[in-house]
Amino acid sequence: MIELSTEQLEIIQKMSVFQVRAGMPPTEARILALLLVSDRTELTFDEIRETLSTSKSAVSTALNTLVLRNKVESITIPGDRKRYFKHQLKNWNANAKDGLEKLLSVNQLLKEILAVRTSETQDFNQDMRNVIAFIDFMQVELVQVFEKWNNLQNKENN
Amino acid sequence: MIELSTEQLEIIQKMSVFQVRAGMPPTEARILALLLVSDRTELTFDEIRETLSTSKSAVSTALNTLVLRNKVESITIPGDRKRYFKHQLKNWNANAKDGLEKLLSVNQLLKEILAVRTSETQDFNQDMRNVIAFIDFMQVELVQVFEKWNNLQNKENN
DNA sequence: AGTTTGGTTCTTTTAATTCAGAACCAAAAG
DNA sequence: CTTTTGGTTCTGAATTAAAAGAACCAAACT
Repeated sequence: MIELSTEQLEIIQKMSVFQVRAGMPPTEARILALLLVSDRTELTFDEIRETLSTSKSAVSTALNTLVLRNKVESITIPGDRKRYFKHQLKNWNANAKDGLEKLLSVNQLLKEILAVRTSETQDFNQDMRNVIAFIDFMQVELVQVFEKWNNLQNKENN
Repeated sequence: MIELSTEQLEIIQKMSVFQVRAGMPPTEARILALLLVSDRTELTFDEIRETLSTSKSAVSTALNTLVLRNKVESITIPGDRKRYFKHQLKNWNANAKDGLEKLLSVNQLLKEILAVRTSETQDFNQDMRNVIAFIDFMQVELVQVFEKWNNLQNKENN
């Protein structure tokens, strides 16, 4: 059982509300938040379950999907049967990229729609072309932004 | 009642599946998709209801939230009691911007968490600082990307 | 071999969304 | 003033999602 200050508890609350609004299931959100605020960064299954006072099954499924999505890594220490779970901060960048790409992938559908549209509605079709061009533009630009960030990081590490 | 080709129906299906996965309620998603594929771009309440064969209440609430979220505009024609509903393509850009900003606003919370964290976990805290720096960076860059797009648009219109 | 530990998986319960149907209502038309 | 139109709002009912609980299982320990 992990001892948490009032501040820490409040942050878990706020953070998970935020993530749940963005579509994440509550237990997953609370686990992620716990792993961010906890003084120890690697917690066992049972520490998580006790601290969030939820069921084994809920923790199990939530942790598994979090690991699958590369949001959490599971660490095993030789000679210790328990697994330790840790927030995968390192992957935040990559996850963000994936998320954005998924958002932008709607463009494929928009292009299909435009291809099927009547040519009677010139203004509307032009607006659609514009949206499509915008998303195409964003796609290209975002790749460059990510590259720029990576370059900055590499420079710093020299 | 709007006549739709098989192709159009299929696209409505695909598009709404996509949006529902992203967290949008089915009726809203199908209305948006219909307004994108339909040969006429401005449909009445009842045309929407009949074409999607759903209930008045479902259409009413869905349309109201879509209008509230600036996804659909409602147009009134003088001398016509009905309202006409149209997809707000023009706002796509702004909606995207809002969406991204909301995503990035998690950074505020991350900063709060970092402020509360123990100083014992140097590596982890450094990783957090890194994520925070990344999001700060994205925020700045995205503003520039949006500006760049706007500039391109203005140039084209001259 | 038997027991404990550290979980997983399956089934049931609970809670939250979403939709339909009916009652309702205001503005316009007759 | 009555009726029709174009919706809105208020119950449920049905579906879906999330969590709990119990049964289960493999690896390690005794």
